[in-house]
Amino acid sequence: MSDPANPRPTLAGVAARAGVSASTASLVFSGAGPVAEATRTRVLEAAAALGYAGPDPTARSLRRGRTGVIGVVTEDRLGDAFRDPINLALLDGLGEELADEGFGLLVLPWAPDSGVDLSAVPMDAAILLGCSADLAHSVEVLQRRRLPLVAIEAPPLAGVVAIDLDNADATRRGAELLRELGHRRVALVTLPLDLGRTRAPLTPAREQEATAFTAMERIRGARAVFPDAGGVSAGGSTVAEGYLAGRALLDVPPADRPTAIVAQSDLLAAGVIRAAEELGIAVPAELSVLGFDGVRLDGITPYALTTLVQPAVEKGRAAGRAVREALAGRTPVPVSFASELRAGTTAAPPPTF
Amino acid sequence: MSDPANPRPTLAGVAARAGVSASTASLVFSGAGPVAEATRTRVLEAAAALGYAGPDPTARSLRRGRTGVIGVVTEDRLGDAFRDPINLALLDGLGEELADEGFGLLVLPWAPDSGVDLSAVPMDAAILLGCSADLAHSVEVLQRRRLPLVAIEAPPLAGVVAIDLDNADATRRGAELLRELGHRRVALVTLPLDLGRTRAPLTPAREQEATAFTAMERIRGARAVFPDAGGVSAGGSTVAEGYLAGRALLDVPPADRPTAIVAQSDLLAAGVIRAAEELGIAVPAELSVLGFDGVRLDGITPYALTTLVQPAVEKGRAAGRAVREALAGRTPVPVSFASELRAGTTAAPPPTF
DNA sequence: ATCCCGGATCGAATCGATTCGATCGAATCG
DNA sequence: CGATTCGATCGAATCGATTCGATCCGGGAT
Repeated sequence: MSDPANPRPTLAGVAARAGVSASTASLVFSGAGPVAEATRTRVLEAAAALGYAGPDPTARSLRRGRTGVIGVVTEDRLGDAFRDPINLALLDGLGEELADEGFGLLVLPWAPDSGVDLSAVPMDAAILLGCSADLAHSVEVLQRRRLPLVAIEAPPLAGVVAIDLDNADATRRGAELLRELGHRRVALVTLPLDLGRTRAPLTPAREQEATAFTAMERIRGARAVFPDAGGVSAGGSTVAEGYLAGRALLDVPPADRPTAIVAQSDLLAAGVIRAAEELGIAVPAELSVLGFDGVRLDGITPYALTTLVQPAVEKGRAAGRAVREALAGRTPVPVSFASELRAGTTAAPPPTF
Repeated sequence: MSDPANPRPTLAGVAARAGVSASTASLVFSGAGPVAEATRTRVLEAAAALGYAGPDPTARSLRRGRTGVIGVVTEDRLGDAFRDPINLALLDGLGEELADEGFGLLVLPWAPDSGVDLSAVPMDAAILLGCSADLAHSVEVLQRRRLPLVAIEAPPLAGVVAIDLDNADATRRGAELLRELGHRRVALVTLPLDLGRTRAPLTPAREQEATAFTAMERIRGARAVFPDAGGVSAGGSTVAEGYLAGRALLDVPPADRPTAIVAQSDLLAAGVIRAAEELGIAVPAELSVLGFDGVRLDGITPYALTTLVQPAVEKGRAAGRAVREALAGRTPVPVSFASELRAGTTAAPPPTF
């Protein structure tokens, strides 16, 4: 890589060879300021001759105080973060507003003990994606660095621009639909409650200690309608986890079985449905299933899921825009998005006894 | 953001306040070199008092010549790149070797006219992911920057470490299975042939101009067994695209219909199967379908796909390792992976007339 | 002929750290 | 007791650009 005989050319070298000062050469590459056509050509020729690839991004970043990199902090493993289509939609939105504008997106799978040290990552701003309360410490570090911070569905944090979703209210409306249909025994399948991602029945103690904001908000919404609803927490937002949760809730004597399940993501809902099918429980005749997200399940389940459709791409765009606003020195306004209940074919009145 | 009355603290400021030189303060944060316990404490206290978040990553990068960022260049839109589970598996592998080691992954959705200027992105190395020949120019830019380059399944490029897959040979083995089963009329559903992602029948002209390496290699492998095989190119690796391709190939008079379809990804295969189901064509009795990748389809299709399983996570790990080798000053060895034919339930002898 | 203006260029300061070699005092060794 | 060594600290150079203010020069206005 590093060849002593042939060091990497620098702006200074190019300038020397072109017979101009470094400042003038800089102007040629940055485009700022007037440069005579002849000079410009001479500099570019010198650059070509030396194999100069343009100003060093790192040096430029230091001087300009901008790296062009936006961090996206998630609490999942790298691949898992994008395994749920809802996050892909969000990424699409971010891409439109940031990647297309020349910003690079730096994915930072954060964990309490992971190798990533958020204080040492070169970036201009950070987007916190589905982050739990555990991240609070890291938020402080980032704030000390004076980085603009945008959080997507996080507990309110001072100085962090919030991009929110009506998680509680939307779930409440979904639950109300179920109640109006006549359901009384409803169970929840929640997203992971904390970084441990424990797959286990909900208990007051576990809910007390939960750190995942979105999961708790959605639980809150469901309880507004069904105060006593129990359920289980899944180990992630996947069909497989939904299936496991479904088995746990449905493989019981029919009298104990819920007549409806409120799942906190469409993938979980799809897994629940699969569990029901396997146990010979008809959906929606014997079991209603409510999802969340409104992603295209694209054949993962033959049903049209009754679900709460959230504007995920919009959410991503809003986050991207907020970042750009902040970088432009303006104060971004927090945005709240609303989900819409989409009546599918997986909710119906409970079976009559 | 920038508060004139309260400028962001620097190492120099901390050092001054602690009554030591900047060099000593630097040692405290970098851990290199011996520092007396009392001094260390004093510096850390000063840092805390000033709200210093640690050495500025940009300045550190300039001085050290390392940013800790690895670019991952794809030719897809941000979200699309990760919509195919095969890439997620790859990401998992990359994550293990890079993210877990403290490197950040910078996703760069490259397109000829996109905002991303690869010459201006701060990074230590780049991984080229499923890149077509169109990227050649950008590769030059990156090489001028003397960045270590690792390409996953790309045409051989001088100075670029290749992580390869037996695309042609694997497809050939899959095709041979079909021939042994008795198939003679076989059609292909390929990945996009170029950046245009045109959805259209394969023609010699289009294949001539194709720039997508993997797609062409797999076509080559199929043609080794079925020299006259025609087919269509899809607009992406998705179930929806596979469905469209399937309709195009299958919605014809039975006599013209292929008895087997070689799809270049599992998602495409799943789409083909869906099209077949919809047209009342039984799989595998009336139509055999071969996939590629061996990803968990998790209920996207009820069949166990007959497919070529590629070690995707391993591929990612190898690429990550290659990057680390290169950054350590060693010369990474190119790696070639082999796919394995997995007999599923979607390939059978052709219908007898 | 004088004055002024603006385009082109340059010098020097700066961004915020890291690191090499030098210095200095105290402890160890023969 | 002098020489040596080691640990702790510091000064200065460096990484590679950007940018502000100053300078120089030719041409149009007066």
